[in-house]
Amino acid sequence: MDATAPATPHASDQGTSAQASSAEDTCSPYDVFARDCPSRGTLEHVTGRWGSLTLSAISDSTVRFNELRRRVDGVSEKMLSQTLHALERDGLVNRRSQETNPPRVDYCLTPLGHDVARRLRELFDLVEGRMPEVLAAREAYDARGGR
Amino acid sequence: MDATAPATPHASDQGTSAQASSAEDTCSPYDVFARDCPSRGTLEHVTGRWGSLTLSAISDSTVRFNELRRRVDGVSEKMLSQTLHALERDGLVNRRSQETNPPRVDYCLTPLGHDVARRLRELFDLVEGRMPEVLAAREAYDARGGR
DNA sequence: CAGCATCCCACAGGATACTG
DNA sequence: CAGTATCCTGTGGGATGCTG
Repeated sequence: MDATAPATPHASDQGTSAQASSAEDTCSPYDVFARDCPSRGTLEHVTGRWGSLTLSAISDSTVRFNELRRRVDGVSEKMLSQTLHALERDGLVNRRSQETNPPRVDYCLTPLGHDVARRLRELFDLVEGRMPEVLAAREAYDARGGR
Repeated sequence: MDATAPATPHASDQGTSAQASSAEDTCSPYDVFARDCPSRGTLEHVTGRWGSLTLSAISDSTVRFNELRRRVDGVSEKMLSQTLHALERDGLVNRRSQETNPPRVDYCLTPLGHDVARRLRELFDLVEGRMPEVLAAREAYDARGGR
């Protein structure tokens, strides 16, 4: 019942793999472009609507549940909880609860989570910094009636 | 009707901004952590389920619609079309159609799109390369009954 | 405070069919 | 080939209420 190393990364062992992008220099057998590769699921946790913001919000701090809710503006209790569970299961987030009263639970990133969060923040910075370009493009697009 | 520079990036001008993460060194007034900042929408296009894969699949090539569909394994015609429109509107993708018969339409990245795609591929490579860690974490998590 | 359970609905998104 | 249009379902995700 143990399988520290999975037999096959994804069922479609060939023919599905898209292009060279990440397969050429990465020797990893995992490919996010393949529909049924497990990496796709993890990628969706990481890039998901709340996953990316949550990871980046934790960053290198140790933070409690409600503080996190405040940081990630707009997230509901339910979704934050759900998101944290998925990230914890994937080994990106550590959860440490102290059975006190009132209860105190702290979240922080694992080393892997930290690496992921760093990439995410680079992406955020890029998007934020270049929003003027994006908005200009939108107006141009709309101005000519979406063509 | 023109507004090359938007008046205010987001309505909630203060109090909402999460932590320092991207606000401290970025002078950009845009903040993905703010619920109603336009950058949040663009981020979702970029990190969305199909958006991220599509951008990365185009990469530095010029590619046609159906070829793209094949690269992004699992995307439906409808979603790819929809995704491409959103990315084009945000100024990340260029669409050039030649009115021939049969019709030929080519998609490629804008300079901005290329920059974004590069960050995305770094993220993909990281996730793919460390899937063994992720899977091990999952098993450990499941083994102890999700605690 | 930190959450799980429940209800419920809007919308993401798949399948199918049709057009230039 | 490169789409748009329509239909229909699953589920993402908000609101509310309860527990330790």
